[in-house]
Amino acid sequence: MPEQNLLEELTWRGLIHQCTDEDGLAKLLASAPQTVYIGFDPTADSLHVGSMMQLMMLRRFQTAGHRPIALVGGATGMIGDPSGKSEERNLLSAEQLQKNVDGVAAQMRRFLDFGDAGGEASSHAILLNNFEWMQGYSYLEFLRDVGKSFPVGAMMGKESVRSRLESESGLSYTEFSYMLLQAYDFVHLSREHGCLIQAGGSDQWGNITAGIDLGRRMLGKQLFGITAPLLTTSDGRKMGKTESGAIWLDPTRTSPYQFYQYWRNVDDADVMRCIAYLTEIERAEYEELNEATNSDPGRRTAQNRLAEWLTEFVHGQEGLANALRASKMLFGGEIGVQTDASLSEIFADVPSQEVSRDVLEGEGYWIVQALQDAKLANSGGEARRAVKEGGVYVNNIRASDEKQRLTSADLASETVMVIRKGKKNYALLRFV
RNA sequence: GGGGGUUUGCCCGAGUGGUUAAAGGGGGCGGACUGUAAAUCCGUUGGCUACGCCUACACAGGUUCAAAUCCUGUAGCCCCCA
Repeated sequence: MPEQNLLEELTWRGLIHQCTDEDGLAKLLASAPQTVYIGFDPTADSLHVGSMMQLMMLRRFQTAGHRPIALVGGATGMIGDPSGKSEERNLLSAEQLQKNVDGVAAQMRRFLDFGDAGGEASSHAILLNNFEWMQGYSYLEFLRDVGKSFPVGAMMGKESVRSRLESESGLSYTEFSYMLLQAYDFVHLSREHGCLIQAGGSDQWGNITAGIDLGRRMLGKQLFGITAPLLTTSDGRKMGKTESGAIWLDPTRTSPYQFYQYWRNVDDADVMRCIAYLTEIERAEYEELNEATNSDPGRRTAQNRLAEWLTEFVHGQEGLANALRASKMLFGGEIGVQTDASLSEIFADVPSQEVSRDVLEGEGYWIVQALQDAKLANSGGEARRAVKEGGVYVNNIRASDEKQRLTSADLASETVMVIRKGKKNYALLRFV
């Protein structure tokens, strides 16, 4: 029997933005285990934090005893969803798409139980790719089956279409048709898998309701939709993006350390929402953390908890341990004598450059040159300036003399020197 | 096709024939403060083993002891007339 309080939980977490027929949905969820689906766009071979809300949403349903379907849009990804996009998208090649689908699928195992370990089968998650049922669907048939049930008037009314029509970039017929594909997915899943609920971000509302309408027309069945708010910062930007790009779940794209740091630096105004949306931290603790943030924001109790919870969830205990160790070292004091092995573990993310060991001999290795070799400065002038300004550190000890020469006495371990410019820009020099 | 204007450093924007590597602002980068924050304040922002040298104000020439500043041509942008 499914748990009764799923909707209650989603409500306190603020995860319900819009919902069709709330009472009906509540009854449905209470009556028997249901199947819920969310679509994922395979635009890259890794998910980023923008998808985490969706995955956690499915996970919450699964925990409550329902069956989640993660639908990877192999077919719809070939078209491109115009929702929330200001410009026509580039189409992905079939090979690239397959690669992306594979990568994304692997990451989902962190979030959802696909039944690999056995256990009760009714709530095992299913991974599907809509390419399976779309690839053989002929255009003529599709127009007769699906297109027939789509009033253009209603399509034109959708926000995603309207905003694009009004913009300069316009909207191609291909993207205009996207809605039909997603709507049909819902119908297909309800027919083949008994899926009556589609969830998604609030930007999916138009596509979801399109599917509900289509379900009524084609199957005479009532389907349900529920959307979550988008995870944005208090000033309205999407979360999960930094100047240097998205925060990925793939540790080779975004290391556990960077992942951890991202969450640790979340603004006070956003942190509680992140905890509610992205973690499974219980309500009682949530209230405590909220209280701690209000009374003593400087300690960032909530940020630390958020960062630790998510890092451990996504990267495991070991990933978290590494992130914590690196953080302690990078933001701590001096780097004492270390071994190469421990340094390279702690500074796994830090770019390193190799330099011939000979430079340390004789009169030594000029620090201005070292900064350039470490790629922390683009020119000698920039390097000199950085030293003069007191922003350069060797093994976390400030170096303020631009004439300084480095010798083997400055090595932090057998072959490595840690150079830093400013607060957070580290680089390793390996003398070989 | 004719006429006029404009073109400055990462961006915007001042600029007198000679202390102009170029005011001011933004952005970037450092530093202080702080909570690895925000706000604020300070410094810095062409290159060079460097109290000096080199390269720079669309591009190419010219006038001058001296040019971002004057002249000619070329290109980009803007406006007006046909």
